Amino acid sequence: MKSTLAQLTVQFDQALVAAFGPELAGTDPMLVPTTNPKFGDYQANLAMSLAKPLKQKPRDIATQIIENLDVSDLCEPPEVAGPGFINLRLKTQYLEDQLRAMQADPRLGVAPAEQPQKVIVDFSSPNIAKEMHVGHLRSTIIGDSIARVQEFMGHDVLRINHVGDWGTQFGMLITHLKEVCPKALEVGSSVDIGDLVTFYKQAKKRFDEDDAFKTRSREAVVDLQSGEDTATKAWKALCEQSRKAFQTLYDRLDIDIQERGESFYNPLLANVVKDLEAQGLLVEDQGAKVVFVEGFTNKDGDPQPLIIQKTDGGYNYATTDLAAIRYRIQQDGADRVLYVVDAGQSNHFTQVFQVAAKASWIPSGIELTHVPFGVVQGEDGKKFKTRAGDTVRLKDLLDEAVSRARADLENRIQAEERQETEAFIQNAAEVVGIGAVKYADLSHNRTSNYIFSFDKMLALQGNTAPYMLYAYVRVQGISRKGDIDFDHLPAEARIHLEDETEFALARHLLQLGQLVEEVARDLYPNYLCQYLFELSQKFNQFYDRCSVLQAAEPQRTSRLLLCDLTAKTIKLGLSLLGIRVLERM
RNA sequence: GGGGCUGUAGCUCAGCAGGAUAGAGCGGCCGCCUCCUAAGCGGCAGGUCGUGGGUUCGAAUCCCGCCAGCCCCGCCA
Repeated sequence: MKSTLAQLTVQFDQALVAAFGPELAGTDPMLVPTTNPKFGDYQANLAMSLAKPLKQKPRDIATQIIENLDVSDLCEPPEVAGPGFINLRLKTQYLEDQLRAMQADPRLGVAPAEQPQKVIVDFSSPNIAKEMHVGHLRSTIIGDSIARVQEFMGHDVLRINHVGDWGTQFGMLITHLKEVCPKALEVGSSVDIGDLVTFYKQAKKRFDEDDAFKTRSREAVVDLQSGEDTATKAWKALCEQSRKAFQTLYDRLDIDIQERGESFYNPLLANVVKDLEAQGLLVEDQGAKVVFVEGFTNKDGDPQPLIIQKTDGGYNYATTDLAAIRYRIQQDGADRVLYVVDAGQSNHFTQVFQVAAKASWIPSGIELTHVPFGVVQGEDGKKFKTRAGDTVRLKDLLDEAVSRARADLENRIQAEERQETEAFIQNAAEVVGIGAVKYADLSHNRTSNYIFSFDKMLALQGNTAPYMLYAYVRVQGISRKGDIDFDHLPAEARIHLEDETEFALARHLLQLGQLVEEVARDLYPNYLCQYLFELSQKFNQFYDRCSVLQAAEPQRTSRLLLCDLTAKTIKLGLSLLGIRVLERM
């Protein structure tokens, strides 16, 4: 299924050459969907921009293009409008053919990438020994969606969880563990360390208040770094405990991710330093080994360094990130590495990428991209906290979304005097609640800060997960009511567009391929949300105006096909966002 | 001091590889269920696109200055 845009582009190219000569070959026809349905389906904006080079009036240029343009298979006769827009209206027959092709395609007409790449998506990245909290929400949800889109496009995707499993904070944790829970260090032990947040706070309290504890903690850091047995066991026990807690949340969120934490790169750090030194990039400054980066100055206006090795010989996260870049390119064979990390780290990534580039560690054609996102704020516009002022745990956040979804559902069931099983209610509340949290996040442009509101995300109307799910459920309702098996409609059945709302719905459905490609390229899941919202709106308008089951044949079957195609599109779209659908709600 | 992000309707936000009268949802007001779930649909009201310049046939969108908010910047990650 060749995209409409691609076909039109070819025709415009030929028309330009025929009208104005071969030097115009390859000119961008500036084809975009129209801003208003009354202008048709697509508009070409190039005539205005050609006015100066061709020294002619834009409308005259547009007329000459049209005279040489052969799009009669696809479009009604093109029209020149306004200052020189060329408006194209797709033929009904063409739309119907495209819909048929889309129906027959399990990918719904979305072409896979021509050149599949190895894509690494680095996301989520919680810290060991700390609980996942609202701060991990966006990276986890956005990262998963980006990975899903890349996978759908046919890329070989490696989802990496760059967990914080190394660093000086482990000194106090190990020391505290050894003292309060020595059993955890025994062979084959599977002792539950308990609530890790409490554990972390206790350790931190002792570290801040008890000098002897602080000294033992510093020694434990050295032990850990040198591979000493007890310290290593304690570290592993802590990691294992965290891992279990993380996995529970990933399972609930339906997220697949592979752990490869900071400690993984420890054996590679010395070589990073060595290679930077060999290339003469490393400079000793105030006892630390640094690389000076361009485009940044410190408060005194002097060049700013990126610390590679600390005065005490230790490494920090810039070093780890550099080692990770080398490993991902050399060992994993990555073509594209996407770092789904908050916008606050943009300086860090700019600097690290700059150093890697200077060291020639990034072969041409390899793309390293920081995919930034804004912070989650409460409805007061400040950092999102509980009423008591604590960090919001991810588990609590999900629980609350689900319990609110459940309350809404139970009210509705009661109002409608329906009878539903506990299993039905439980499942529907979970899908709606989790879906709402994900959708609310993904539907905002990720670069802005995001104001978190349970009320808004769970609202039954507007650009929310429940609205999308409801549109899907409506289609399933038709199939139940009419005892329709969408997979076994007559093979020769076709969609015939008649009502205005059918045309609007069909045109929107056919934009899917173009849209998904944009999301895969630009990494903005909110484009997809916007698409699905508009699709659901157009479906609801159609549903409101056109009865399906009561229509006479062949209109009835045509409308059933349109419903089914809409539902499949919503399901696919939501799946790329990591959101499940329901048959009833 | 440097770097980054953000500023669009009362609120929450789209739109920003320039394009025809700036969009949506919520909230407000007015309509629509003998009919597939009204968790829906239609309509009305509401905007100096922070601000001042510039580029352009055309700027919310690109460039520069300014204002406001948030974030990051040498031995934490």
